[in-house]
Amino acid sequence: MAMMTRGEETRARILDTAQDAVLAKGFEATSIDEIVASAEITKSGFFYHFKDKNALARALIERHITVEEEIFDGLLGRARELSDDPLQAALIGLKFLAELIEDMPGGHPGCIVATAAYQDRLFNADVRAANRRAVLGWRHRFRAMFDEIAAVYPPRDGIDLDHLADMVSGIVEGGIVMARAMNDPLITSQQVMLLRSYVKLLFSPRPD
Amino acid sequence: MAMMTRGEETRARILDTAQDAVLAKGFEATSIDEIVASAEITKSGFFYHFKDKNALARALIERHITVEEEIFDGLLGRARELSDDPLQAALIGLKFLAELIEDMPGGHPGCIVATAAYQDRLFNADVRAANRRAVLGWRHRFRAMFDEIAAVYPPRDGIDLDHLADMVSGIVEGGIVMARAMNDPLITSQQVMLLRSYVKLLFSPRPD
DNA sequence: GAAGGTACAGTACCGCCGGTACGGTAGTTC
DNA sequence: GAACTACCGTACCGGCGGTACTGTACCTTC
Repeated sequence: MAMMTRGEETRARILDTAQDAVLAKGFEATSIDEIVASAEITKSGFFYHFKDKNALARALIERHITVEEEIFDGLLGRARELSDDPLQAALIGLKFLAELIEDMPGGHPGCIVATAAYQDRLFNADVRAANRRAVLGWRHRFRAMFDEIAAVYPPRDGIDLDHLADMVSGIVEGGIVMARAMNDPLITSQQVMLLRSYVKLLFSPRPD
Repeated sequence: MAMMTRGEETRARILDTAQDAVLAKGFEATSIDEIVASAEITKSGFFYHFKDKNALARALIERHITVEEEIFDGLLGRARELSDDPLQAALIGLKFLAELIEDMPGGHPGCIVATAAYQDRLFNADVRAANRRAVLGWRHRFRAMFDEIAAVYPPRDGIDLDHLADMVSGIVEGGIVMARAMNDPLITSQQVMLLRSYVKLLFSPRPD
């Protein structure tokens, strides 16, 4: 990280400025000329690092995946330190997630994956594949979490745990859409807390 | 409906062809030239009916709202005929909703509202206002449904019923994002069924 | 039956955007 | 000093959203 070549630094600067613009305005609305101006390079320089806008999208998604994984690792790791019980750890983790989203200034900045999902006809197979890998990563992560819980507390309803794992991502994505549509940044964290309530009811051995 | 002037017919034809294209490829990827060719008019004709692409987006969203309201009215109306109990009626209605989504060829075609939400910097205040009205309509509809249930069965957890009402829309929107990202059209209906499971657990007086 | 509005067709044009092509060059490496 | 990396500069292309203006078939109203 500390030792970057000049090329790597320029590439990182392009990604940084591009990410800010994309999260603020969407991928389509962010022009290459604009990125070029913000990153203080020329158009030639941009196309030297990325062969087209698809390549930029793919790089943004893949960087997003790694950053997000680190955040989730930290979140769930801290939650597990706070309780030996897998259900309690999950409930703490979901609360942390809701707080994380709520504390983001101006609400969750929006998810690049979803942005790509809604414009996937514009993107090529590479971008779509990167997108699928991101969602699959979430599924496996939360599937493992729910497996641990289900080993101790059998779920109250005949639930497919893969579907339940997808629900975490789905609630966040849907919450972002709702928050944007309603211009109310709190909606996303509220939805995560409802998911937490569901997980609690689903796995709790006895109500209250 | 049967008696339309020539202008109304042309306008409806533009909206029909535009909606097909937008749901298939997204709003940005659908060019006016393309709509004009499909609707067999000229560019002048298009701009006679819509002053710009924003006006088209707004008209699409507003038409989408009315069509969707009719569908939901039919769905929930039929569900209520099948059971006097508000909780059972809601569970039947959610099952109907999941089936409706599952039966859509190629999965849910995607929600225009979400498309607009993810590109809202491109749209003007009119479009965003129409978008908010759509989501508010859903909230009020499902809020009324949950109010009826809560009057009979107090919810097991301290839940804000507005948030729960938003969860219906949020689950559907998030499910669409996930279905698109994973290229698995069944995800959306699976997520709706999980929401049904939550509603069941949340309001059921005794487990099982 | 002339006047005026409605509902377009036709043509020409503009600026922005993604992308291509290609030549030049400062700095680094061997 | 040759070769490679990492760009800069300029010119250009086609597609897109949108504007501007003229023309005109059809219908209604007086």
